[in-house]
Amino acid sequence: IDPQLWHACAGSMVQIPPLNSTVFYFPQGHAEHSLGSVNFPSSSRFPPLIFCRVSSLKFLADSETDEVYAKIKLVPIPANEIDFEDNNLSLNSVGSDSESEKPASFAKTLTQSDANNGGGFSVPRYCAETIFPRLDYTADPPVQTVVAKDVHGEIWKFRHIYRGTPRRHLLTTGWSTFVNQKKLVAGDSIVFLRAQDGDLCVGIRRAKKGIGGGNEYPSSGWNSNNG
Amino acid sequence: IDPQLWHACAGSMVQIPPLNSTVFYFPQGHAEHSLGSVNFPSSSRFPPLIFCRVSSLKFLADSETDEVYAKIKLVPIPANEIDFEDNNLSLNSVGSDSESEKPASFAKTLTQSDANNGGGFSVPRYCAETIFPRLDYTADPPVQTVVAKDVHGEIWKFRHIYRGTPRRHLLTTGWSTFVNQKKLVAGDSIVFLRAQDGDLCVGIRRAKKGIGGGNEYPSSGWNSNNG
DNA sequence: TTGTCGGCCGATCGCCGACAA
DNA sequence: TTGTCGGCGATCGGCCGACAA
Repeated sequence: IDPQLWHACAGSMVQIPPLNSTVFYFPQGHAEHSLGSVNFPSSSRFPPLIFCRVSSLKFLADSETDEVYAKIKLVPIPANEIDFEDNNLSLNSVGSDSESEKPASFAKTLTQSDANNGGGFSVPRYCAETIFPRLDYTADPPVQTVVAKDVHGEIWKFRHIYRGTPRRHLLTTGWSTFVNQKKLVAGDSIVFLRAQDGDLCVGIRRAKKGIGGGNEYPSSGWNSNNG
Repeated sequence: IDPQLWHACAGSMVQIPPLNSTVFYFPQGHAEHSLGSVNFPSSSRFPPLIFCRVSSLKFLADSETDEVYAKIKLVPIPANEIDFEDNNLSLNSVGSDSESEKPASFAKTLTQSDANNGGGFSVPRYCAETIFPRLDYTADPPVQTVVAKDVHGEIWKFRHIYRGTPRRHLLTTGWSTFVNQKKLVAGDSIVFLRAQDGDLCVGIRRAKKGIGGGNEYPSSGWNSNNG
């Protein structure tokens, strides 16, 4: 998928080392992130970190959930070939790769009202004014159809209206279909991005589902007396 | 899955040879039924039929479409071991296997009205009276909840009512959910079966989708003048 | 006996401004 | 500026008997 949309969906916390750069690979850390249990051979010594070169890089998105992920192929570097002065060391190059020209994008976490069936989507003013196509404010009310491509290139249409007192931007018709098809719930995020060719793109970022992953809706009883 | 429900779904045209019986295996015929093209080695001679023994038999159903199919394991029999007087030869044994005690079952092809959203299911009288649980006709109107297990063991509930003038049997509440979940369309068939333990089962049989597979809704233009 | 239709009623969808955080 | 709510109008789902094939 488009690397810019990929990065917008992944968020700025996610840094991917450039192609051919040198990185540290931590087998133990990798194993702890995997879902299954990984058994290292206890008989042989296992290095805590391995110097590698990034030999291939693929930006992908899950065909069902739209969640983005990357396939990074690492090739070990023999110890005697390691050059600690190498400018390609990823620690040095992170944040300075050639893709740093970021297109305009905006992410919003869905509120209950956004995710409710039968509701629309409250568009933050900044998003409507800088990401969406320009709205004709002379109309009453100002309305347009916003067209956006998702990570699979699929087209989604939304009715964008500026109404209410006080005035605010809303997505109405088309929004609930999107929410249902993508199975979005309150807490998930939506990403709008204006690509360099002017096309509008839309991506999603699922809320963390693991234990302690969400504190938006704290359960009652935390303040109970039974310490 | 239950062999009786399997046979009811497959239909009476489908005969499965009994375990350990002797059968003819036609490689060429098998290849012609496969979706992909199968290349036989032209260099070596290939026998038109092979004597085999049925060494294993599995009655299965597709987890998504509910369509039934069988896995039949065949072991070739050396020519000198073939006994043409063998009573296990499948040609002789077909239709006389031990499972010939057929439980009460009924199949109906769905009409447009049956498959329509917002409609119910017209239950043929024979099905309602011989397959469904006995209805209390003293009530006005006579109503009951019919519970049926599908090929996966999943439970489905239908409201069975006897009403209208003239009186007829109908499935109402629960029916459209079933149609939508199973993605049934007019032309598909539904199978009701009363198992020996008294449980009611429900299976489906998809309409043939291939070319010329359906002549229920003939396209216009067949009688046109242009030769 | 049963397939299709129109009627009809209730539930849901979804657009709206009011209001307040 | 924007999250939530109640209102309410349009649409849809789905149950019904009439009617006819």
